[in-house]
Amino acid sequence: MTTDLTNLALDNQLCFAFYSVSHAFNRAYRRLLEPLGLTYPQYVVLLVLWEQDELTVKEIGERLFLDSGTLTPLLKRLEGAGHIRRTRDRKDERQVRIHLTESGRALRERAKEVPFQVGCMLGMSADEARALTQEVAKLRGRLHDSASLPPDP
Amino acid sequence: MTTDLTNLALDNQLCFAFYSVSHAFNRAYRRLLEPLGLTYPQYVVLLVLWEQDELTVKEIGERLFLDSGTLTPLLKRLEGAGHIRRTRDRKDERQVRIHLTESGRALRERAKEVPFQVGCMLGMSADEARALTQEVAKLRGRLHDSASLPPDP
DNA sequence: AAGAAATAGGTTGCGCACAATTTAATTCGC
DNA sequence: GCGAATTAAATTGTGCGCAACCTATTTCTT
Repeated sequence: MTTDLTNLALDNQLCFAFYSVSHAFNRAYRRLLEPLGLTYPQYVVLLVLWEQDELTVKEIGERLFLDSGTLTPLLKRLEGAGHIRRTRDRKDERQVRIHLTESGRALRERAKEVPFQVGCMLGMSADEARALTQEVAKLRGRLHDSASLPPDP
Repeated sequence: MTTDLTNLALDNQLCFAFYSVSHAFNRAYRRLLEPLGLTYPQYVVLLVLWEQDELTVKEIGERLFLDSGTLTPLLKRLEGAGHIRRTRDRKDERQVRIHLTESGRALRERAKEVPFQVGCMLGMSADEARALTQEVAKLRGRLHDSASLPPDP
């Protein structure tokens, strides 16, 4: 009884903790990224491209768990800012390949202090951060799995 | 050197883990709340009101870390759906008090299975969930503290 | 008591996030 | 080889989340 209610409240609390901490992260990054004219989602797209250029929209979406409805307008804004170019793949005209411009590559240098500054706000060791990251990623995986199942497993 | 770069990547990874897991939670709740005609943010506002009715917009915002720019339109939608009423406080006309309607109170019953169903997706014990919730909340607190400081502490 | 400062809530504008749908290109089945 | 099914991206519409700004009310100062 009491235990059940407590557990039920807990599931809500856990979700809310992630909901609110992701907003807190977003606000923290906003201040750091504003001088670069980037939002956090734009920044993570660039992180992906800095690691591997010439990806398709779909490949970026798979890495970030985002779909074209989110990425297409975001990528158009990054193109408008001059950081990337979007070109149809000549081999498969359905695909759009994203590649960095000189300006996009140059941003990497200007952004290299950002993770360090965020790291200062975390108040935890690298090992703790590593462990927490893994635990959260595992949880995300389970949620994705549940989402791909029929309504009531 | 290598250690530094690894740590820098880690801070990004931790933030991204929260960013993506909160989307995953959002999608999970969306399916459960859709029959009730609620979004997750609307649901958490109702959770707060089910706990304590007659709160002001500001008090709701303090509990959820949201401001009036987010809450005002959301509350208007909840009012449009008939779940709450918004009335100016007669003692202090600046404040707007939110109170549940009969429909809003009745929703609580219909929503009572939701946390349990989410709990099933978590794949962790109540103790693990409790510990994780606390750790994430502590991190959120530190981020809020950092945010209220001057640019470079 | 009168003006200044603070406070609560609302408004505007922008950028996600995502469901649902559409369009165009490619691949599959026969 | 040709129509059907599949796939990639774009489009449309809704709802946050927040900064910046505005309005109305209350409180502070003197």
